Amino acid sequence: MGRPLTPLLSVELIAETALKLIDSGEPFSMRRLAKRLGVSAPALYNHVESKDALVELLRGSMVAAHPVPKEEPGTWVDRVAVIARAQRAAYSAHPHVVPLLIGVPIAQPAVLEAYRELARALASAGFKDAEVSVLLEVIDSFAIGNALEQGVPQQIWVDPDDEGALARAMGSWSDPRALLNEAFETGLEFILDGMQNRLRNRQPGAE
Amino acid sequence: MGRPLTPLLSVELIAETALKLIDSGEPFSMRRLAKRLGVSAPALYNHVESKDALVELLRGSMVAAHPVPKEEPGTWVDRVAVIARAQRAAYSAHPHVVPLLIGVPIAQPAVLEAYRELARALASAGFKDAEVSVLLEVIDSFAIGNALEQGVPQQIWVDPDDEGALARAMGSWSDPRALLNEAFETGLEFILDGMQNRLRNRQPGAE
DNA sequence: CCACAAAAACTAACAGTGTTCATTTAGTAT
DNA sequence: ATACTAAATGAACACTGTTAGTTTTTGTGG
Repeated sequence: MGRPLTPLLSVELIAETALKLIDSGEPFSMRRLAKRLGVSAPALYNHVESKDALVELLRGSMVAAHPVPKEEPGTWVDRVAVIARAQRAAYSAHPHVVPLLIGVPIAQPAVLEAYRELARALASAGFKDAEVSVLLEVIDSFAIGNALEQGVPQQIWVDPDDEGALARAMGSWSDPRALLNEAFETGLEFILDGMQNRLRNRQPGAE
Repeated sequence: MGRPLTPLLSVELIAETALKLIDSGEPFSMRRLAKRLGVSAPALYNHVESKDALVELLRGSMVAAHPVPKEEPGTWVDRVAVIARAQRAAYSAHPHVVPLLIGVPIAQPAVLEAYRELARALASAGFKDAEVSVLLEVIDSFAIGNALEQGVPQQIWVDPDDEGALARAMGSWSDPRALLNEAFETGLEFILDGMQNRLRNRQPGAE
């Protein structure tokens, strides 16, 4: 067949189609993606380094689709909240992608920029360098964990005849999505409050 | 060759060896595990249903190795903290297993029991059913996220010449393990405080 | 004691994975 | 025209989890 008159593929087309395929819930593989594009699998490698590189590209486009807004008037707490919510919005728009992201080193500038913004906001609040990374890790762990549970419903098998607290608790939410939304907002509130308390308890007067 | 005079394998031996193989950081596959056991790959299936079932078995043994202690005198906050720390200790003893666990439905009774204990403690504090599941999800998201970052060092690539807050923050911790420990304790503290505040602000007088 | 089924190992094989190679064809620059 | 590169192809490699069929041994019921 040789090179076609007009290119069949492009990085953008590949990424878009990959996202759709993953969102559909079907298993994701290079061959299945190629089939959906009406093309042979090796053709993808003319445009994309590897499967991991492609997945990392998806992370970039997802994050870019939910950009961190420019710095606005408001406290550093508002700023941290805005960044964390943007990050989460990006992932929960395509939850099935999240499991694929684990283990793939972050290389996308847009993602790095979000972390940089977060670090800046925390530093501006008065946290020392070592604390900034701890708090960053707290937020990141929580956001990733929450996003992951969206992509992989951590179905805890509960006996319907169970009368215990766990069964009652789980039975009280019909929509797991809503539960995870609520959990994110609740956890974020705890983290923000905790950070503020930490500053308050340290510098009641000037240092 | 046929059946050997004395069995070469057992579920326990397979699980132990699998754990060692995974801990070593080498890639984990049924064939590699079989090779380490000096046996052919299909032999494993005489003792284990599938790879996922084996992995789920590992989760069980890990959690069982860090059992939730019997209920002791103390507040519900202490109780929640003890359970959360046990859960985390189980996973961080074998961080490389964590990525393999995602997507495998929880079936191990020991793990279920831990969740049940957590739900009981939260319910005993006075939270309503719907709140219990939210708080449970908050703790779980955070613990899983933290454990995951232990298993897959979420290496954020930072330019060493970077002068920004992110680079300074990351540079201030030499041992990523210590950073994640600190992050866990910090996040747990935030969550515990947050839960207590939630109760306090609601029932200053009896309801 | 002997037949017989179950258990536990094996080799061979299937379907699927990410990826590389050599080949063909089309467009572009010298 | 002559190179060179880009973009497609089918064939193939080295894996993966898993199943099937075969062999041998063990334990058990008659």
